[in-house]
Amino acid sequence: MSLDATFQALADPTRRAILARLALGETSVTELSKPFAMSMPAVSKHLKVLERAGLIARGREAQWRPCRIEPRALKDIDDWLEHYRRFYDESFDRLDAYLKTLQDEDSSVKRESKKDDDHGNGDSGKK
Amino acid sequence: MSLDATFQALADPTRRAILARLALGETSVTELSKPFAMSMPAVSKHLKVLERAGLIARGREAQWRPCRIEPRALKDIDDWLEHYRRFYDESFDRLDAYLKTLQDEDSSVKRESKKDDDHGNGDSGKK
DNA sequence: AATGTATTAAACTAATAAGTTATTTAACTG
DNA sequence: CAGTTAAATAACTTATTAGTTTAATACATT
Repeated sequence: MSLDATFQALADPTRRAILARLALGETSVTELSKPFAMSMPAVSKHLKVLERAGLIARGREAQWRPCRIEPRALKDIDDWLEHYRRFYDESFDRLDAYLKTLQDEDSSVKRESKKDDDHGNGDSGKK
Repeated sequence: MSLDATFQALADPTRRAILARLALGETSVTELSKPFAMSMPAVSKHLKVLERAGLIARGREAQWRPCRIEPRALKDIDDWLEHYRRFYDESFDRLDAYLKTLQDEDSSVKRESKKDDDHGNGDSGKK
């Protein structure tokens, strides 16, 4: 279950809608397919894609195959995003600034020209 | 620039590698294409996909078109993930445990060797 | 103006993806 | 057993994608 498969699976609005429904709780294929103007086999295929991507898991209860969210793949996405968070996350900027403060605690006044926004590749983003 | 396009763009390892390179700083198409065993037009196409997805932006300097990361689309992914964070995030452990209690209301006997911190998702036998 | 360098566009091919309808498997029900 | 319900599979169509090679564009240098 690769990032490839996971991102690919998420690139479809039907599949994201299915996930959104599953966030409310485990349910059956028939139930899942109701909101969509497409055949059941089509939904079934979407579920297979989601399953292969590690985004859902399927159980078995009599003739139903209840689907539920499988957190691992979502966590993988989140972990991948971690490498880029510094590009968009405000709170990271604050953490970044805070860490810098700690680092330069001794130099009381020196650090004021934080205008050199060279976040480009400094060590600031490392974990 | 939809989530569709963004996830689709990220579903390719070449394009993710390009982003990883751009995280180190803005650079040219030729430079970006060096690590890959494919033609320049192929890389150029990947860049177009990334640009259409809002993941990169391109400037212009003489005959070069330097590429850089565009944070917005990444933020969009992060915002989308937010709806699912409770399924995998440590900080939701207590909620997670609570939901599991509801789910396994009848299984008070079966679990004996289960460590408290195994909040994977309860299937223990997967993958 | 002519040439070189960086990049994109055009035209094509092969593989994959999303949907369809029809058929099949699996489990329950009377 | 026959019939019904839930879901998956098969076979097919159409559209999109990732790559190719060849050609065109844009700017820089001489």
